[in-house]
Amino acid sequence: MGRAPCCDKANVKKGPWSPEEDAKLKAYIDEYGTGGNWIALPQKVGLKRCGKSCRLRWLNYLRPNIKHGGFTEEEDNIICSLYISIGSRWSIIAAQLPGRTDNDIKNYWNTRLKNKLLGRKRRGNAGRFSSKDPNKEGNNEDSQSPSSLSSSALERLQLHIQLQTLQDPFSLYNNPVVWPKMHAPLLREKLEQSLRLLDENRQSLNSPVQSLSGNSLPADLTSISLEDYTRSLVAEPSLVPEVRGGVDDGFGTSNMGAGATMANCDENEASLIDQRMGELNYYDNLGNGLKDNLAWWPSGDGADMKSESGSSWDSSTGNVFPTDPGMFQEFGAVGESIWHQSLLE
DNA sequence: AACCCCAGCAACCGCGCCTGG
DNA sequence: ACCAGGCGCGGTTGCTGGGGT
Repeated sequence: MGRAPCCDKANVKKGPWSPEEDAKLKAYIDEYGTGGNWIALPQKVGLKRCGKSCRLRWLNYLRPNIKHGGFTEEEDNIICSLYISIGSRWSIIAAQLPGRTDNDIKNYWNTRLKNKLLGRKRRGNAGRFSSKDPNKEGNNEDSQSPSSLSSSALERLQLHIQLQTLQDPFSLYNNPVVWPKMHAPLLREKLEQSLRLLDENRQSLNSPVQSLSGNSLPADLTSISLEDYTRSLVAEPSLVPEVRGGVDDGFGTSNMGAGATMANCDENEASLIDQRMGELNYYDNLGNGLKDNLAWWPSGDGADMKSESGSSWDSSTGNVFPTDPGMFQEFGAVGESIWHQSLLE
């Protein structure tokens, strides 16, 4: 059974809005408000438009104090941080940027910011690529993405690792999830080294854990962290995976060096990472162990994440920080680890 | 000058959630 | 508890202008 249409599709105008339509809608809402019913609004205004279309036009264009274009560096940073933290929840991101609409931010992200951050070359800088050649950039983007990850999930993963690498070139090297096949003793050594650094940093900084946007996290959210996760690995060396077949050079079979970024990976490396997703079940098990201790952890039965809060509001700073590990569940174990790490940053 | 290609953007579409009856 | 209508959101589409060939 199909869904009932919200309006009579045959009798509504579609496409770009004329200045007259804009003026009518604006004048009406300025005087009477929306009346809490967008569906009935077009009739009252005298527009042959769908109520949803009116709502969109008002929210994205006619509403007072709307800013268009000219995103600042600071806004870029906020968008980037929030996208990595909470994903494509544009309305939440827009709420952090007064005067910006979710649609505007979404478009800005998709057309400019994403390419800028992922280091994709724009036309003109490095020559053009003909669409006739399927091997050139822009035509095989999908083929580079591991099939088991959604493009947005992979994108967030890439961005997170890229930003993390910028902040600390060795953080990737120390990430056991990125080095799943590292020889067990070496991995153990690395984990212990991470903990030592963590302790040293904590002593020298003697400051609360910071979120991506630099705000202190609530204590209960810092109680479960990558640190606990790492300590559990060190305490239980048997949990560290055995190297399965092949020549182990201490760095698995990956040819990705320390400090490399996902953005620098070629498609072979991307597919390698894809293959390794399936080899990380033991991390999943660890993750589940942690989940048992977390009342706030969303159920893993595929419940709709959209209904989860996904973030919490800090009324003192007006910022949103990530509280929802489930938002990274689409990454599997890798995503969960990333979420834990984001709490430490 | 003409054509082609692509980035940027506005608008549409459909799904899920919320709320009132 | 259930249903229907409205709302809000995120993904997608399609148009347009500009730059390169």
